[in-house]
Amino acid sequence: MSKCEQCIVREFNSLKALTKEELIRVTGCKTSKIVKKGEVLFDEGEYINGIFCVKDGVCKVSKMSDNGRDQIIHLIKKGDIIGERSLINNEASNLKAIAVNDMEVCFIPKEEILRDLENNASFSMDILKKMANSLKEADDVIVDMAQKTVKQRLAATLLLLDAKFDKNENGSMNISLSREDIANIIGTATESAIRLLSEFKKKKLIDLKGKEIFINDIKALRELSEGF
Amino acid sequence: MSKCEQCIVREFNSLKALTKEELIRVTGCKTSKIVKKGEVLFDEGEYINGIFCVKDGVCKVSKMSDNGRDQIIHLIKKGDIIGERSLINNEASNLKAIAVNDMEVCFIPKEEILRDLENNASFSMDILKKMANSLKEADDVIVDMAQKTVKQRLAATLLLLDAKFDKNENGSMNISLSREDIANIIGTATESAIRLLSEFKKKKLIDLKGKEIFINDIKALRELSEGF
DNA sequence: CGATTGCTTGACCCCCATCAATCCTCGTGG
DNA sequence: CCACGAGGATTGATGGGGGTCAAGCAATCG
Repeated sequence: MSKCEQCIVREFNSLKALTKEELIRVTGCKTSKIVKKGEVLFDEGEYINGIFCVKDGVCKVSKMSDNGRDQIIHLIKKGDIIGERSLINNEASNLKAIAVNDMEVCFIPKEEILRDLENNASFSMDILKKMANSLKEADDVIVDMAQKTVKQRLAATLLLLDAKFDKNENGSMNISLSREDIANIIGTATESAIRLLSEFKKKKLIDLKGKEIFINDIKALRELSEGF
Repeated sequence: MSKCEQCIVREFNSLKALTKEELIRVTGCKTSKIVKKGEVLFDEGEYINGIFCVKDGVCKVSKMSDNGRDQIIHLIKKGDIIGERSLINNEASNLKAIAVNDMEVCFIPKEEILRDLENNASFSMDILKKMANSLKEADDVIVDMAQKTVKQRLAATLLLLDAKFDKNENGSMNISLSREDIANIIGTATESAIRLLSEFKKKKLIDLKGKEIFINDIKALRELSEGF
């Protein structure tokens, strides 16, 4: 089993605040796991009893709305940690996580993390900072959802994806979301998202080749998302 | 100056986790303040440099969207703490807070809180829990904003206000929001909110007497908010 | 190579944003 | 005490955004 002390991924998240001794203990109690594309990492209502550290791959984190449609709230990628919130307030997860492509994750059981939170102020402070930042981002999303048109939200989402994920060799975004996924991020019907995507393509803001998306005109997209 | 050790309000928020000695120090460095209805407690972009503990009154916390409308994201009331997020990630506030009625608040400077966060694991754990819970609530708001109609959101907001605030003697909700405020909570135009309110009144779900709002039929409102 | 799933486009219609006009309410000054 | 002005509340009219249903097309898979 690979050792946390030597894991590069750790450097990107709060686990970097752990001491060497703590990391060795984590190595001893963690489990690794492969999650195939489309598989459920955890579901709404499930007790996770620990946190996941994503070594590779991407998953979509969503919540079912009363009307029966999934709203995607987060995209989690390599280096991110997920599950810490349910762990902290000791509740079942309010969210569902599904792998967007094949993932490799490590699972660290609750007790170990709670112990570290108690004893390592620097670790808990880092978690605090991460959560404060997530809250700030959530504020932005709420405002966008409440005030922006679907077109603006699509433009903003494309920019966000462009910033968050790497490019393939040909310049397309290295994340394979279905049209439905995209619609579920911006909170609209799949057909609406499709229509707007092809409108953007017609205006040369983006290019579409099957599932691949190329961002051509960041500036225009930014103006669109801000409502010009 | 009143003493934090004897302040009842503290029992409702994370400050209850502080030790007696810490509370005495807080008493020594805190300042009290009266904020009149309509006055700004803090503005977007401002460095707060501490936290506010609300002894009395209510304030609306909002964020300006690109299109120039304020979106109200939180309503903060007696017993709540506000400002901890900007303090934790050491940034200017991304939100604006305006008093909805006359308020009485205590201000505790940053250094004191940071010191307590470092030294009192139970305090920082309590803050963590509060933030984890806020994130969960934010998820719900995002889903509602993205997926629900304006009518559903108004119903949900009325229920939320009903649950969060006390009643007056005559049974109306003890919070005086303008129609514009209500519209800015649910993220719609003022006229739309007004129209829906009078529709609800016609259907006997609520009653309106000037600014006062009476909730008549919780069950019907709940069904409405869930989309029946 | 069917068959299932996802993508795309068209048609239709309702919700809601916007503009405009009026009414109401309340605080201020004459 | 009243007049008046300003801001909020209300109602009407209108047009466009976007949700929904339906049908045709492409692609992926057993």
